[in-house]
Amino acid sequence: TMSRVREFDPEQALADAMQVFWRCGYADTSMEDIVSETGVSRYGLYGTFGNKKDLLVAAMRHYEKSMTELLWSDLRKRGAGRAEIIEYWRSIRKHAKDEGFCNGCLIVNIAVEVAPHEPEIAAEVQRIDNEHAAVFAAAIRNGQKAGDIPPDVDADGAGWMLVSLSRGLALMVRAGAKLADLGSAIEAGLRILDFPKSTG
Amino acid sequence: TMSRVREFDPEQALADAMQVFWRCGYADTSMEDIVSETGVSRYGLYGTFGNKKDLLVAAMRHYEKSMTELLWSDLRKRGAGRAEIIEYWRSIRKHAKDEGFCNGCLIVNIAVEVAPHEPEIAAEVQRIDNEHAAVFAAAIRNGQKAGDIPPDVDADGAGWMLVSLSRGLALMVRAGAKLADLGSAIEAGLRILDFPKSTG
DNA sequence: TCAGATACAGAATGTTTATTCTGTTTAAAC
DNA sequence: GTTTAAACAGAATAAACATTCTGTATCTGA
Repeated sequence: TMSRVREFDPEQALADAMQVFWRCGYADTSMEDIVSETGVSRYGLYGTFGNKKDLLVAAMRHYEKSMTELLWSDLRKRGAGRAEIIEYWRSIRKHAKDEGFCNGCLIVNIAVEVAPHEPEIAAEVQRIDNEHAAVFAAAIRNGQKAGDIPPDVDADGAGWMLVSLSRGLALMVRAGAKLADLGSAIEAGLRILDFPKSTG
Repeated sequence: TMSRVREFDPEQALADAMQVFWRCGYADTSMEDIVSETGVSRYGLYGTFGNKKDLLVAAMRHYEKSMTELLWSDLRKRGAGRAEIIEYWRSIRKHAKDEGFCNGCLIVNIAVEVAPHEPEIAAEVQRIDNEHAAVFAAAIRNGQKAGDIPPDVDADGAGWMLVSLSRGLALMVRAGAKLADLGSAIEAGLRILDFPKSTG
């Protein structure tokens, strides 16, 4: 028998919980905060998601999924190249004012706060970093094949540089910087894709 | 009358406390941890440094001072240019295995964990970011004047890019990456200082 | 030597918090 | 309608922790 039916939507609850972790971090988020933000009882949270750490991992997965859809879908397509890299950064700047973006990047925040004590979460963070670097590197290689990125650029190094730039910007935004003020840093980073002007 | 004399060295205690905050962050460091790591009693800590937050601020100042001496002294000299920028990054890589460097950067860690709820600390972080970007930008302008950095580079943008790169790398190191594996990212970032090879 | 101020060790306090428990409500199955 | 498994609200539990308090030890100054 199915008995009493659940009153909340687990997907929505997870999305709400993710927002709290994103905004407040792990230690400064109490289960009580999540109860009041989601409207779900302790019983519902523990029964559905396990304990606080399990809920964090679920929130990270949810974050990654939604961000991939929002920002990475074109860049991950087979054959993505120079245009898709540039479009990615344009898209970042376009979404800079969306809800939550002033909190930086959930993965970055958790990497700093939790990863050093939790090998499982450190592994998750490294997996994501590696994947992002590989996506950039693949697009750079495609651009080199297509002839619109200089062939002497080290695709892997440039990929890691772009990931690092992204992480660094997220960090500074969380500390209160405005991404609009950091646009010139993105321009500078993207110079690596450009052919030199002739040095008349 | 001067009465009983203090048994610990405040400078050493601060250095030890800084190491704990660097390694464990703010929330995961208890005053008890600091007592056992420094060997100083609660009484001594509270009497000398005030409360936990005050101690954190003191530790951040201590960190900034020692890092400035270790890594930034040449780059901050009037007239520093291309060579000093490159030397800065060489120095970073040289110190990658020093004690503590696997914890990333204390300022970065605190920026993520504490700055969003503590305007005073956010301001401190932004001040440091601004200063570092300005130092890089000044050196780039000097290099352009000296003729060993391309004149069409946006010095401010490139300065922010280099700061962001540094922050991003610190982050990934804290999450467990080896800086040695990220050397190619530094090379890629430094390409912005180079004149193009002739595109025969 | 004595007085007094201050350092020290560790107990005490009060708060916060993750997690579990209890009694009650709900709705599906019979 | 009755049964019953599961959901709910909120109390209870137990641990961690920042900070303060207490009693004792130690050094300076006279």
